[in-house]
Amino acid sequence: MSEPRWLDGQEREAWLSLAALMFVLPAALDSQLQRDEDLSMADYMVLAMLSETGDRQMRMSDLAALASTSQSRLSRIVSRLEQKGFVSRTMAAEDRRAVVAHLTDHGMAKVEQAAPGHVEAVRSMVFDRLTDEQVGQLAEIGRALLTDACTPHRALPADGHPQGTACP
Amino acid sequence: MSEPRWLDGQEREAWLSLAALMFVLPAALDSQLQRDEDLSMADYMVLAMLSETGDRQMRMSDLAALASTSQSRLSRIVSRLEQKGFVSRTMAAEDRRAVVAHLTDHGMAKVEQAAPGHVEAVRSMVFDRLTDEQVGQLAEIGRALLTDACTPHRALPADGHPQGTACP
DNA sequence: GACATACTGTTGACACATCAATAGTTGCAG
DNA sequence: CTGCAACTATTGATGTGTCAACAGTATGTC
Repeated sequence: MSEPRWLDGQEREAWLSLAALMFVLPAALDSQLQRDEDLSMADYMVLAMLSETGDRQMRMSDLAALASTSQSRLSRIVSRLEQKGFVSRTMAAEDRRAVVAHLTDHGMAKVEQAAPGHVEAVRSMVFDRLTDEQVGQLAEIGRALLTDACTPHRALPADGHPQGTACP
Repeated sequence: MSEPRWLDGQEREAWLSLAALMFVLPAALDSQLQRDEDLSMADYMVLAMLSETGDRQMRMSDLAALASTSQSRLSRIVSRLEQKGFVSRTMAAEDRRAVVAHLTDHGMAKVEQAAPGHVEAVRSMVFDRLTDEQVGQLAEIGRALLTDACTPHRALPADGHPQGTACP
């Protein structure tokens, strides 16, 4: 293996910041939701995604992709949400492999109750600290990093995606 | 509670991207390190931080802050790393409460072995997708979000930091 | 139409993180 | 110098995520 291309000074600083963010932000948001609403960030994402569909329901696999989680993780999340009465599961009519998760009224009420505190947390931790211009830059950077994010980091021949990632 | 300030269109898009990133990036990096080196991202961060000090050693509390983890999490991480022979723990001479983690030669060799693959992964997932200008913007945004990141999201009276977060 | 292949969702076993409680230590206030 | 508050690190209990294996279903090919 040849000598890798190391990170230069600016890349290094950007990376240290991004890495720290990936540790701190989820922890802080999880903490707020857990404390105030007894939900994890992932739970909230799933409920929020469901609440924004027209008919409050979605196939598990689509939901997993939208919430950027593995199918296995989503399955456990939905199980918990189902136990709490926020979501119900039914089999899909057109494809008997598929399962459709449906947001109950109770679940809808829960999202609406949780949303203000969560949004306020996001605001105080992120957007209150950025200029409008930076918000635009961040959106653009996010788009760049997420488009085709599932290209393997190195071309490993005949090595498909390790089942379960959010990569279709 | 008054009606919260919701996110506008651009904030919303930026947030959805950032949230997706916070799910996907750590998972992908963890996956690479786990597969190739049997290390978690947090393990690697701790080893890397230690390797960059002058004397390869640091107090647990300082290490926790630098790696952006809770003390409790760090304690378990260092336990695992110690079991594998990458790190050793000794009591601090000047403060008998404190513990100093020390990177062993074996641990140093491990970081040096793991670094190229990890850096390559970071490169392919992040920096290869950004322009130089965007890298600068990202560094700036990271700085803005991390400075004083421990200010509570809302002023809760007499409600100290819930022990264990990376907030001094 | 029968077989091979790919897809969907779930689960058992395991690894890991978090929370709260703890023991030991320091340092300051009176 | 004594007692109280704050700090440091660890740990038991619990909840959650990950990986690999699995059963059931769809799709395409001959």
